[in-house]
Amino acid sequence: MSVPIHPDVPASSCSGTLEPLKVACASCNLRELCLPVGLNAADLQRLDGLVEKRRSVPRGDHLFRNGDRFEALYAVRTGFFKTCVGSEDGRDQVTGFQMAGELLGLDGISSDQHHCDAVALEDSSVCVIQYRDLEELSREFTVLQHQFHKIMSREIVRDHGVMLLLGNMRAEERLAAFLLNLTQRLQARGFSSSSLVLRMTREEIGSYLGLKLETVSRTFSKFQEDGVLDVKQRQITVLDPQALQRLVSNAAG
Amino acid sequence: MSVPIHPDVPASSCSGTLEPLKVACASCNLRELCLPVGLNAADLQRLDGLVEKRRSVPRGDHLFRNGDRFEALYAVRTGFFKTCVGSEDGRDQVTGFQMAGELLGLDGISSDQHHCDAVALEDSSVCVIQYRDLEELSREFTVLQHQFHKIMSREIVRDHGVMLLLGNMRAEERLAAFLLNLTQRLQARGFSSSSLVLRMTREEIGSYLGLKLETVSRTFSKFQEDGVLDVKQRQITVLDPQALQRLVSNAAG
DNA sequence: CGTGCGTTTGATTCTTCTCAACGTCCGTGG
DNA sequence: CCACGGACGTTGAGAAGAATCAAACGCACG
Repeated sequence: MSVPIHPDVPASSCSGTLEPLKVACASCNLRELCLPVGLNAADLQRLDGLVEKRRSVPRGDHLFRNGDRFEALYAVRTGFFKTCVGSEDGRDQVTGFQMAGELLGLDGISSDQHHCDAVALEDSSVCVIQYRDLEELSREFTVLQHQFHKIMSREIVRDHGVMLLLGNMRAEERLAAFLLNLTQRLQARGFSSSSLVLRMTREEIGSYLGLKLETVSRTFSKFQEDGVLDVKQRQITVLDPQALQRLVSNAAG
Repeated sequence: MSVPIHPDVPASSCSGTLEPLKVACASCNLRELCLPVGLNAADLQRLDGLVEKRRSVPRGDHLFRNGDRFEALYAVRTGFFKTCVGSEDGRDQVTGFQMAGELLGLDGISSDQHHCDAVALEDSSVCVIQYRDLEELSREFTVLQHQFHKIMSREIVRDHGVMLLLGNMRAEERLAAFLLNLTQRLQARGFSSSSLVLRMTREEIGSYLGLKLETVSRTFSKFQEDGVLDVKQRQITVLDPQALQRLVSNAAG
């Protein structure tokens, strides 16, 4: 998404679809952001049994689709995804953007099939975690059980935040909140908090924020006029983060 | 919410705040809607140890507040709740309405404190489930573990549906979707699917749907003019459920 | 019987959507 | 190497939807 400060994240090492290669969680530099948060070295070794393989997903490909049988969760290792749910008439709503260390597929547990599409927005790779295995291991492994529950709960809290955004905020406030959220997550991954390259189109941003693509474009232009952002297509530089923060804090005020 | 067809649900039997009384899940007629879904009689006995007490919550009272330490989940036994998250400036967003058999408090797991307010919209009672106990029991009790994961996942899927509603639908479509969802849930609990009494104000409906209360009121009036609903204050009769269904299916079309 | 909250309805304003045209970037093939 | 095409992005003008402001009504409760 920007200039990596943690250069040891493999940028793109795979080209096939399935890799039986084991990748040790203990040596993965995403361990502080991913499922293993809070696990010590001994715990991490036990966790490694969970991740049986990696899968690489080229840009534009689906990791899974609405209706697919649910079997596994996916931890993003490299790359960037969107998830979207479709309405009966064909239009859809982007429900989230996922980056390294974030978990995909939690929606599938509810009825053994996925309820959204997950699409790679750039060439990506994920760790495949068989859900049965996770259930089994978390039964005898308290820390993992709790961590998994936390991740699901965090997703619920995040969704509630999006509802607040969609229900109460105006276009400028929504885009400001979106950009602040992105930069914070990038920063947690060692990237610059002021410079980012958007991996999604204006339409995808609009779908996520409940806006039309023209409104997203106009709002970017306004932020540029106001000196809050520098916008060169998808290359965004945040010039005045506090202005964005003010917009979010004063939302619906 | 309407005429009960399952009259053995205790209507309102408690007045104190805490009741050490045990209520057997096995004999609770909500067991098909609540945490015990899919458990057999033997399983149910083991589950009973979980629910240590009931708590009654008078109309208007908080079950928990944003920031409260998280310790327990709550299964609605009787009554009706809303949950809402607050923005930094004081305005808030209703994130859901919960009725008998539904679980409250899942948001708290993520960081050991609640991230929303839960308020009773009528005199209510809940079963208190200590989260530590649930964690422990679900470790040795596969069916419960899976059922709990399903409930969390279902909440995530529900939230995504609300995002779709807030992001893509117009006022009429939102209210139609809201009413259909309510009547379906009431029907599952043995109430009439065409007649209901709203427990929440126009403002609370509006907050949930991302609309102002005047817009909610106007939309109710329009549905009445169109012969889709009969609206007498909070007493709603659905005259043409298919018209509501059409609005939802054609959403954003 | 009055008071107050919740609701309805109307007039107006504001934001965002819609429709349309044009511009830019980038990969492809001549 | 350049021309072309297509996807993506920007900008403008007008329309539609919902918000806002304001007033009056009804019902429940004390």
